[in-house]
Amino acid sequence: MTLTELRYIVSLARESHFGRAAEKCHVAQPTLSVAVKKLEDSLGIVLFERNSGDIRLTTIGAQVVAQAERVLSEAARVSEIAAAGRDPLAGPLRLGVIYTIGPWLLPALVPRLKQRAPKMPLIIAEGYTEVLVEKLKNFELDVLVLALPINEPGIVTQPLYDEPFRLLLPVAHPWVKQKALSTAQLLEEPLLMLGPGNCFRDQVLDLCARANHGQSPQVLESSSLETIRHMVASGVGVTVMPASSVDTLAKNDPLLRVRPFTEPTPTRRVGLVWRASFPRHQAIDVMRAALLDCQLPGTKPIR
Amino acid sequence: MTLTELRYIVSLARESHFGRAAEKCHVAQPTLSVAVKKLEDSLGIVLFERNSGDIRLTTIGAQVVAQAERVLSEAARVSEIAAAGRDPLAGPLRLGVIYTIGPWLLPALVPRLKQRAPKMPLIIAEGYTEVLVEKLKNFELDVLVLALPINEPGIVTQPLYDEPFRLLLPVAHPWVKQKALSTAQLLEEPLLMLGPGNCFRDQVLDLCARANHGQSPQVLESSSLETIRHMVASGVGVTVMPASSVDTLAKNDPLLRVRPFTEPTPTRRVGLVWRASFPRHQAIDVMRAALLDCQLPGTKPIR
DNA sequence: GCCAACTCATAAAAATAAATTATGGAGTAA
DNA sequence: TTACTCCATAATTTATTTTTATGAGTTGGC
Repeated sequence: MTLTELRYIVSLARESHFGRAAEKCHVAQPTLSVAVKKLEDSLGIVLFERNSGDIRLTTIGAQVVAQAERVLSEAARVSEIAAAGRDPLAGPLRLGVIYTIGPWLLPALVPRLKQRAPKMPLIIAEGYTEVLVEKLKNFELDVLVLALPINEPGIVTQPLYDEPFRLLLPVAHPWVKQKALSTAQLLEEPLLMLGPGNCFRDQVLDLCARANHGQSPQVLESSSLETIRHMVASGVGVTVMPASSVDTLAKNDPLLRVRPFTEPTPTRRVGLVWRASFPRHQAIDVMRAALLDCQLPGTKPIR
Repeated sequence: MTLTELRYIVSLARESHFGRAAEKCHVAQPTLSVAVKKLEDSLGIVLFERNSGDIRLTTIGAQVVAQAERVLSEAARVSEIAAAGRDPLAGPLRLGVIYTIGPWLLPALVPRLKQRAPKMPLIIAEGYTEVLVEKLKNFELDVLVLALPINEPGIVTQPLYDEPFRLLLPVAHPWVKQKALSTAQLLEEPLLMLGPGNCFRDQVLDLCARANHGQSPQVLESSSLETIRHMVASGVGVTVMPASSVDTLAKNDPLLRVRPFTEPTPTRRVGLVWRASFPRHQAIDVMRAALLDCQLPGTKPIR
């Protein structure tokens, strides 16, 4: 049984005439004759009684044709679903963002994306890089925004912007008097850091190690950048933060001061990440455009 | 889009593995690969994300597969309906019988048929030969029982039994003393007859004309054999009746007597009639067997 | 009653489509 | 690296569908 055969018998039942039915199906009359007979043979029943000049459905034929119409209408729904899904900017997009970007990026990103792709609802997850990448590979997420580099087979990345690191100091700290600070100084003060798993923590630790021949700073751990900020404000220590999280905020905070690093400014490269096989390229394009449009403070877009 | 392609994507969605899915479909793996890609192309969407060692439905693919399952289950219903209808002894059979046979035949026929084909409900119509044949040609009836011959293109007949005519007389009639009567005598008495349209009327008229060089009898018309019987009983006249309608009945009626005709006994040949294209031959066979089984009084089965 | 028109079935040939085998590239696990 | 798995592709074969050509059986007009 084929959909074509079903279309033929439905048409024949409508027209009661092989010639006209064939015409409606855009085929020659013998095509219909042969196909109907083939279907009858394969079903083991006679669907149409053929009298000279008169074609009628048998009792059982009428039932089969009615069911055939049901099949065809369900098949038509397949095409409708496909047509509706043809727009890559329709249907949900599952976005993952790391903890040290999400809180500052998403408030800017979401409205911009809603404007560019109103039929594409965002499903957002925040998490550690490792967890997000795992979910990406498991098809639980479609796109990630995180710090590069990511090296996984089948995973594609595209840089979005470079984001310099800043030193966040209590207002009364002696370093506040300096215009810029070097990474070597990081060993001199208790350094507030995120817990393990955050890529930003690793980047800062790496930074210290590089600047100080492998020596580690005195570390105080905390669970979020927000908490760390409060702790810095209360004078517990200093910390390194991504520019976007402090460049606007800290100006309005009387207890905090932000200072840049001396050249070469330590930086993280933030990028877009997706499976190479993810088919909605246009959704990725729109996402990138919306992200670049955000222009988070201190960040330098790439290209 | 073909049912085969839909089967393939459903299988692939189930197995998440081209090789296994192909195996379940009893085809080689490239068959499935090519078919899935062809369907994706024709729908204009990607149904499956292919990552090395990992196949997943896209969002839209999941919707398409769900709908494909619906199509396939509806298609399976077509085969089920066909299978149920494969038995020619299932499903209603529309039977037409002429007025001068029905009342005596049907009480015997219906239970016999119910026994031989319990899944074949009878839909019965009584009528004039001409009307019944018209309904047969219009596919409103499937089989007829009537007096032969019938000559219509596309219509097939088969004789069932010969039925002699009888004279029905009031008990006090002088002819009652005779063992048998000749057709020539029919002109001598007022003859009760059915109205126009009944083939039996035509047969009796024909009989008289033949026996009397075209002379017509004195005719009294009535609407049914039943009425005529009562009129004969009341002494209005005599009548000719088919054997089956009088051979048992009249013996118990004190007001009536039945007499045969002298040789050659006038007779009607009763037969089964159907469209040559009617496909349920077995239903016809069962019908014939049941009819011959009835053995109406006075009738002589053919072969 | 004959002829033309019509309708459907059949056969042979052509065009498509579907399947198979063979092969290759990419990733993966030992 | 090496063998292995998995899917895609290509070439070929096989099946299926469709077409054109034709014929048999009816029908309806003249």
